[in-house]
Amino acid sequence: MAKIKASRNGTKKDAITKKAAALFRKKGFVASSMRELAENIGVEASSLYNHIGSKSEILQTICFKVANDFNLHIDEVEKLQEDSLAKLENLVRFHVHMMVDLFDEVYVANHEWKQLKEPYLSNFLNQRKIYEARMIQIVKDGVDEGTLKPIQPHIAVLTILSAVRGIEYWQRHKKEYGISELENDMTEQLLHGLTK
Amino acid sequence: MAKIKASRNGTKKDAITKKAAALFRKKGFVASSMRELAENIGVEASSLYNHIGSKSEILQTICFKVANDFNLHIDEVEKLQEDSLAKLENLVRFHVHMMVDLFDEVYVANHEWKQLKEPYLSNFLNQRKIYEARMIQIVKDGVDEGTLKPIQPHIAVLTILSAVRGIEYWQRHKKEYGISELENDMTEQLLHGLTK
DNA sequence: CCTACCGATCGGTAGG
DNA sequence: CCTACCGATCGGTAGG
Repeated sequence: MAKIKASRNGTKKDAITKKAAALFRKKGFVASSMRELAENIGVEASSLYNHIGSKSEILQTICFKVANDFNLHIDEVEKLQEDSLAKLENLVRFHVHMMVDLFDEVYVANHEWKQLKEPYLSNFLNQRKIYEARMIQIVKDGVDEGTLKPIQPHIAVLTILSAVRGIEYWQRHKKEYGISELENDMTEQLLHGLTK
Repeated sequence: MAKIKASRNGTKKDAITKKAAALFRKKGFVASSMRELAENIGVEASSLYNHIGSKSEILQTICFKVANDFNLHIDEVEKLQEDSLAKLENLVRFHVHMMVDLFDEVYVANHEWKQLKEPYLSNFLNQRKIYEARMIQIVKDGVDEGTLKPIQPHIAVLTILSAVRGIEYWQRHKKEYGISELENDMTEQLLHGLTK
């Protein structure tokens, strides 16, 4: 008589979080009501609270899941026996893929983190700061090696991260070119420029 | 006995819009209440409605002011007798300056347009689409001229616009380098790359 | 410009 | 998982 419940990978909480990410992306966190989320799932709003603690908790789950994915990946990149340029390219390509594979979640983490409550807000911002610092160090190494131009590492990282975030606008042009073209061209431009 | 009222350039409505842009940027449009906005200005919430029609109207004012500024500028750029690369550089530098000079307004236009009501939402998105198309045409010309690499023009414009938007994160590093360094380095990277 | 107030909607809980 | 409901807060209006 064992319960099947969480035997498959996908608890009810996961399903709620997934639907919430899509809703929050479309309408924004504050403008999304628990009643609408419940309707998307097919239950009454009050029933959601059997699986989640609060609306805020859903946002936390989404934001920290995304942050964790990026942290784990840069852990791996730092261990690679490659030069800075290769590491940077690796990171850019990973960001492109995350943006495509976990679109709703990454979008929400990028746009709605402001609505996190303390201490989660500070924690999230701190994680992001550390992530950026690690990327900046890679650019610095590249400048020291002589592989990269003497551009302010902060600015280079800012430019890369911003550009990659913008893939959220790419959806509209999906039919004109595929993800691999997007990935290759964006990487090329960010690292080697537009000019011949 | 003429009223002095709007003789100086700065009506009460302008002051409200300015404060609103700052508040909307900090907390998001939906999470900002008219009561808090009123408090920032020093009146009761109901008094705001003597100068503005609705909360939504403020957002419209902000978004279309920003869109208009960008449209007017690209009008000028298209008339220039320069090659595509110079035009592109001109646009990048203008975006950087807009981001710095009208930070709250540009931020709100970039992040909160979703909360616009119809028909303003469609109008705004349409204006943005046209703006992008004009930029894309400039890149296309550059590729045809042979000045630029054969990168998908859509992707190049996406990359540029996204990178420039990211200046909103720059505030944290204000002390480490100035706006001219930001402008120069970002332009350099986007057009000529990071590698030597 | 303020006081007073309205209807709507929100996140969340009690109790079964 | 649902019905029923609560207190809080929202954008906005009436009336002076």
